[in-house]
Order: sequence, then C-alpha cells, then structure tokens
Amino acid sequence: MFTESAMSRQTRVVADFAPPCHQPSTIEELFSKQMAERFEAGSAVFWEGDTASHVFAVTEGVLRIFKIMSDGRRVITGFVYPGDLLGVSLRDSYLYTAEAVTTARVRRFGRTRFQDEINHSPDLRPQLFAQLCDEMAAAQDQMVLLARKSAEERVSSFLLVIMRRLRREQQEQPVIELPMTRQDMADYLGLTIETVSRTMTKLTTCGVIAPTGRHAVVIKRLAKLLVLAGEGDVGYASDETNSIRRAVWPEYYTAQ
Amino acid sequence: MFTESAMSRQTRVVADFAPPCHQPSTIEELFSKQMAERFEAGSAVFWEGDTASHVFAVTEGVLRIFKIMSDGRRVITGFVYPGDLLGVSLRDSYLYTAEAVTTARVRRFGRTRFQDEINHSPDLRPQLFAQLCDEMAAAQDQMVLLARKSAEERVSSFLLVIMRRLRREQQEQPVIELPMTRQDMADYLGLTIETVSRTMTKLTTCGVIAPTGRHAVVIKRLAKLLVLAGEGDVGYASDETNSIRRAVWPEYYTAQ
DNA sequence: CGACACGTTGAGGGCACTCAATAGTGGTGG
DNA sequence: CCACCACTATTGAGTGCCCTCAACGTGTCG
Repeated sequence: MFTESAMSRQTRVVADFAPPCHQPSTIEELFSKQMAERFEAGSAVFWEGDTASHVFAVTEGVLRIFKIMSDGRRVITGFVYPGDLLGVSLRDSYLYTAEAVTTARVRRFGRTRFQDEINHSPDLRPQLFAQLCDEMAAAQDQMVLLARKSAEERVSSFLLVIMRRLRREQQEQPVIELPMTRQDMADYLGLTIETVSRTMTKLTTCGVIAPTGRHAVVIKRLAKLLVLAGEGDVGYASDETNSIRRAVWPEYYTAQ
Repeated sequence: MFTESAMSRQTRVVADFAPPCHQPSTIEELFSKQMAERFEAGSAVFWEGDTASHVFAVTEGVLRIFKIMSDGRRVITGFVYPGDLLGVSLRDSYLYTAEAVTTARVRRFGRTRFQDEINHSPDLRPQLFAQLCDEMAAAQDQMVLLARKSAEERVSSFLLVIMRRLRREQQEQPVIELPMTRQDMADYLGLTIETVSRTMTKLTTCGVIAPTGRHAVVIKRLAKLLVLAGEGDVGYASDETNSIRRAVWPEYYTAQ
C-alpha cells in the first residue's frame, strides 16, 4: 500500500468516472462522495474481531468503541465524533467494537480502496497520519488517567476533553452535551456508575458544574475544573504557561 | 510532510552518496546505515514536549517511555525493545519522555528525512503503518488492563506481554528477563511498588512463577498464568479457541 | 398509571494504598 | 575480606478510596 505513480493515479481516476481535475484534497471530501449510512442508538457498526473490511468516517452523531473481557467487563477506549475516522488502526480484524451512542451517520470505504486512495494522494497521507497521531496522543492521556488519577480527577478530565472536542467541532458552547449514559462514562473512566454519579453530584455541589437535564452540564468554573482534573499546575506554573492557557481559553480563564 | 516528487528523491540520493540501485526494503535496513548511539541506563533519549526533531530505532537494550503529571506522578506508557521505533507518533513535539532502562543502542533519522524516506518507498510505508497499528493495539490492551484488571491480573498480563515480546525477538526463552525496576513495573501497571512486590511473591508462592535473581523469572505454569491474567476464558472457551492457544504455545499449554 | 431503564443516594466492605520497618544487593574503600 | 553505604525490594500494620449491594428517585414509554 501507499505506492504512488502517475500511471496508477490515472487508472484510479478513470475507474471512478470522476473528473480528473477534481481530486479530493481532504479526507472529509474523499468520504463525502460515499453513501451516508444511518445507525440507530445502540446498534453496532462492527464488532471486535470481525474481519476488517471497511474504514468509516463519522459525519453525524457519537459512537463508542470498546473491548469486552471474557467475563463481561467492558472498557470503552474512546468516543468517536463527527470528523473522526473509525476502523483505521487494525491488522486484519477490528481491534474493538463500534456502537452508536446516538443516532449516527457514517460513510464507508472498502479497506483496500481506502488504502489506494491514501496511497495515491500526497495530500491525504499527512491527514491520515495526523489523525493516527491524535488517536495515539489521546490513548496516552487516557493511560495516564486510568493509571494514576483519582475519581474526581477522572471525571473532571473527561468533562474537559469533551468540552475541547465540542469546541473544535462546533461553535462556542457553554453547555456540554453528554449523550452517553453514566455506565458509558464509568466504562470509559475505569470507575463504577455509582462513583461517576457521586462525583458529578460533588462537582455540582462545589459549584464547578451545573447540570442541564440528564445529558448536559454547564461549566461554571473552568479554572477550578482544570485544577481538579490534575491539569492544574497552578502551584508550579510559570507566567509563560499561564499566558498560554489564557490564550487557549481567553473567555473562561479567570482566577476564581 | 509526505509530499513526493521525482525531483526530491533525486536530490536525496545524491546528497547521501548512496547507490541508487540499493534501496532499503525494510525499516531496519533503512536505519542500519545510521550511526549507532549508546545511552547508559537512566539517561534520556528525549523529553516529553521537546521539539520532535528525530525518529529513533532501537537496536539493543530496553527503554521506558513515560509521562509525568505536574505533581510528580509518573505513568510509563510502554517499554521499547530492539526492533521498535521511537518518537514516530508525534505532532510537533514528543508525546513522552524516553529513557534507557538498560544500556541501549539507538540509531536516528532527522524527522523530515525519515518522512521523505517513508514517502518515497512503497516497501517501507506498510511497515511503518503496521508498527503504528501494533502500538495502537498495545495501547488499547493497556487501557483494558488499567481500567478493569485487578493487581494480580495486571502483573500476570505484564509477564505474558514481556514473554511474547522476548519470544518474538529472541529464541525460546523459559527465563523471562525483567530489566526494569519494581517501580517501573508499578508505574506501568498503575500500582504501587509494594503491590507489585506482594503480587510477585504471591505468584511465586502459588508456583506460577519462580524468580531467578531480582530481574528474571521462570514461568512454571503458563495455563494458570493465562487464567490469572484475565485472558483465561477457559470456562467459555470453545475447542477452536483452545486449539489456537495450543498452536501458539505448544510446549507450554498443558492443563494444570 | 404501571413498567422499565436510567440515575442518585446510602451503608458497609475489600482491595490496593500509605506508612514504616526489615532484608537483600551492589559498589566502594579501608 | 568485610564494613559501610546507597539503593532496591520485601514484608507488615493500618487506613482510605472506591466498589458492592441495596433502596429510592426520576424520566419516558406503552
């Protein structure tokens, strides 16, 4: 895979009946021509161990990817949002099960076809590589969370991660949507449903967050949440670090 | 990055004074021409947050890669063995610190140069991709371990992972070398040094392992270790599953 | 309104952590 | 050769955080 030549590119374009002058320059664009499929909440896109025949791009909704131990213990290794790819990191079979949390829309490519596309496009390769790097960075952060953070730190970190994700995708959002159940959060954070619930209550009582219905919260005190998440290096932070943080969250970052 | 043209390849080859007829066909071969550098136990190859200027290949020794929280909590996200790459998953700066556990030898490429090489070689790209997939699969397994496994399961799983790794690299090895300290193991498994020590003692008492000095053990009962690791789906296993397992560890797998 | 799923709250227990003391291990020098 | 030290590992006692088990709210559907 990843081979490239003027010859093979020509071949591909002809096979697709696409105008040779209009190559997709982003992965999003590449998938946009594929048929959109709809998955209802709770339905699976693929299962761990299935032969990995397709690569998916999420255009709408949220999915969970998870592994299950032989005795039923479940670990959610990530939540997948619009713009994310699904099923890329694989050998011959999928590493995890992917299931819709909300009604979701995805587009798919045959694995071989996707690899050809990536191979032939010098524009797409770095995008795919960047996606994989982001995925790896997220996995590393998750390992830190699971290995060493307290329940309070885990829940706080989770809220921050979701916040940043929504910010990237959508507009300014003081309200954070949490479409997943408490059980999903627990299986993602390595906690029980009861501990997640208790911790959310505690954060509410402290005035850090304010619930808006069951599946959304408003962050009232971001600075405090950062500290609780274990990202608050306030005691050690240089002026430079703090100025960077202010640049990242200008409207939120106020000492409280 | 990953951009490609006949022109740039020409430039590269001339700059290296390498024979155009002898392209490296494996990543190992690619690195073999680079100077080997020696790192003493405890010394760092690079630090988390450093500008990611190089990609490394380990040829000898073992390294640990870790992240540290602002208050000093350390999480080892992986151990790196000969044949592994180091510093590939990155954006602009390294995701983690890499430190030699034992005296280690590594070879390096400038990041840009490495990307060029990968870009220009249809042989190397799938190898790199496969490496990244393995890394991702390992990260997922680690998340399962950290999120849901007991101390006993964690230590047992760790021993199995190391065993498989040594088996891949070296010859048949009943003795498993554990060059890292108990603190390293603890920071990898999300436990304390005391819990690791107690669990190792317990496994020894049970007759599952037998210590050979401080930094090596012999696995006496693999079947039991598999069960303790949470990989023992014995109660559920189909004949097919078991036959697969026997094929993987033919000389070890005996019901005990 | 009842059934059901999901979420919250409470009481008690256990696994792993903390703190502390002891025992190996390896290196150095008298 | 052995005393001495620094470092690492083991073992023990007690605590605490989170889990387990259980009951009670809450929201949604028929």
